[in-house]
Amino acid sequence: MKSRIAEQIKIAAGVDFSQIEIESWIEKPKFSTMGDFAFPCFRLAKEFKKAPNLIAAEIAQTFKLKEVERTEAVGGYLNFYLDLPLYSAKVLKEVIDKRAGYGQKDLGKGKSISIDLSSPNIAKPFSMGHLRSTVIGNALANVTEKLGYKVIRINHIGDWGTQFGKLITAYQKWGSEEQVKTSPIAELHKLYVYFHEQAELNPSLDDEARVWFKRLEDGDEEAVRLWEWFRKVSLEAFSAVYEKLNISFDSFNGEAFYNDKMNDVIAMLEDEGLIEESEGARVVRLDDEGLPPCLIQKRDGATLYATRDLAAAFYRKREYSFEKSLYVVGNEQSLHFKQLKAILKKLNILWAEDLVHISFGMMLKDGKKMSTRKGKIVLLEKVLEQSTALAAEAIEEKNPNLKEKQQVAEAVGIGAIMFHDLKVFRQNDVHFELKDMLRFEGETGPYVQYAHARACSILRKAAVKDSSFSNSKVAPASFGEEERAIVMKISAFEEVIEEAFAEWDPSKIAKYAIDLAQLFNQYYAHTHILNELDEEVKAQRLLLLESITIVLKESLRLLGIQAPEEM
RNA sequence: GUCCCAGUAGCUCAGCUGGAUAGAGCAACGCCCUUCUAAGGCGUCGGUCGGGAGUUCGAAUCUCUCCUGGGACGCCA
Repeated sequence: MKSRIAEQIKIAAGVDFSQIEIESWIEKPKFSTMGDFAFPCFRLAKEFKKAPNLIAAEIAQTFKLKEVERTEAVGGYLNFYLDLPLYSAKVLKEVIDKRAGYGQKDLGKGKSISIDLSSPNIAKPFSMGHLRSTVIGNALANVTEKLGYKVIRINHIGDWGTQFGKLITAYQKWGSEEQVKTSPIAELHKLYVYFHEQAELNPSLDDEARVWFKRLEDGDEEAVRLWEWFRKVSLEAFSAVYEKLNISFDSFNGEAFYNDKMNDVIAMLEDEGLIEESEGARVVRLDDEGLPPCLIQKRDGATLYATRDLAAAFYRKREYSFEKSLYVVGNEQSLHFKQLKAILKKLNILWAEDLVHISFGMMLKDGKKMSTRKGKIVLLEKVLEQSTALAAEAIEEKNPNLKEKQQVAEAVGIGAIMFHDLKVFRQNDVHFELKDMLRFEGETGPYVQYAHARACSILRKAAVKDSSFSNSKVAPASFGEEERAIVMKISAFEEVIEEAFAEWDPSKIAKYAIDLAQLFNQYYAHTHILNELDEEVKAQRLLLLESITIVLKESLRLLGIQAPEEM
């Protein structure tokens, strides 16, 4: 619609600006009394050497478009009022016809984007901190797919590194096989924390750990056996969490996967003469990029995170020939990714620019970073359990006859947690506040789910009494201001998806879902639908409701959240 | 010390590719279940947009500077 208005403005005003440029200036007025779209004429003032309000009035004179009922020039703005029935019919028909496909595009047809997300460290429990990467990455993946890209979800498991040296050391000193078998994650975490406590008193433990990791890299039998065991039990525990979150991956190739691919990278760096000795270690200097040197190999020859990530970047390019390679990783690692790209650039890799670090703020507790080492973490599983239990309570209280109570409780409880993490701009730090996460009222996931369920419920009842409502030929002549806001919101869906994609920002979708849910709640709170006597008007309202359910459900799906039809 | 991110209502956040009267939610207080699930709706209260300077017809939004908080800065990931 915007583009059609822009086209007409261009003709009416006779300006040099491109249609696309004009379109980008068109905005949504702050208040609905000011129309459905507005064009600020201030920028044209210089061009025409005329006051903006005169320009607006002049364009209004010649502007003509079927869907635009009238225009109004106010204070330098040209406001457009759409022909609501005509426009509504067009929008709603599109939603009903396309259903879940509404808002879909083929922008990325034939192209693929790989997304590195979640990537928990083995031997550490899945904490609230990992949730952000998982949930943000998954939502971005869904949005990217919606726009036609092939998406590869990669869970770059942290299954290698010095931490395993620490874990092996700790296990051999203080661990018990039995305890690890009964509750693996908790026990491994306990050992990890204990190791750090002891290492503070006795730094030689760190040396022991380094030796163990080197032995692991060299294929020591005992080290490998323990590593494999730790890895296996950890992955099993993680997959239970992913199942709850309803998130799946295309690849679990973690850091260890690149063990045999690092020599090539190191050789490449050597060939280009980029590697230097420094304090016994081998580094790539990045002074000309204004970055500190990047460590490639430790004094003992063992590799580092950066080495493995370089190998991974090459592997992914070969394997997936990505157009973009996203890393959904906390912003505390931004230096690492800058170094990664800088090294690739030094190697004259053209696609270095296609690596994108989708950074996000951290989960803070009492204003501070949560530390795995000190055991100050909150387990995601515990939070999910609590929130599901609370949802179950709410169902018992509010809708005790509901079928499939358990499924709905999970959808609502887990949806609440996921939504809480998604609705805020990713770059912001999140303050861990359990009572906020477990809230089901206000701007929350359950609020959106509830609106969806209510609309579904009305449609369900209508279908029993009258099955002709979904006749999409109905032209909504009865629509007024109440419906206008909803139709406009629905029609903005595609734009919101594109914005979320362009800015890698799923919170746009979450906010959109809240807005639409809010509009619907306001609407049906004082507009009768089933009791409407005029059958035609009733059918038009039902049509609107059906469109709302489709768009709400699809919004939630993009966020990775379920939309129960009853709750 | 250097670099990165952030600072908007008591709290959590929108708004930031400059534009019309700075918006929600939570908390507090007051209304609304004999019409479609009250996980809801309506209303009241609440703001020097961290401070200062600059650019502009016009700044929460752009530039500079200072302040505050968080993070990163070689053998962790």
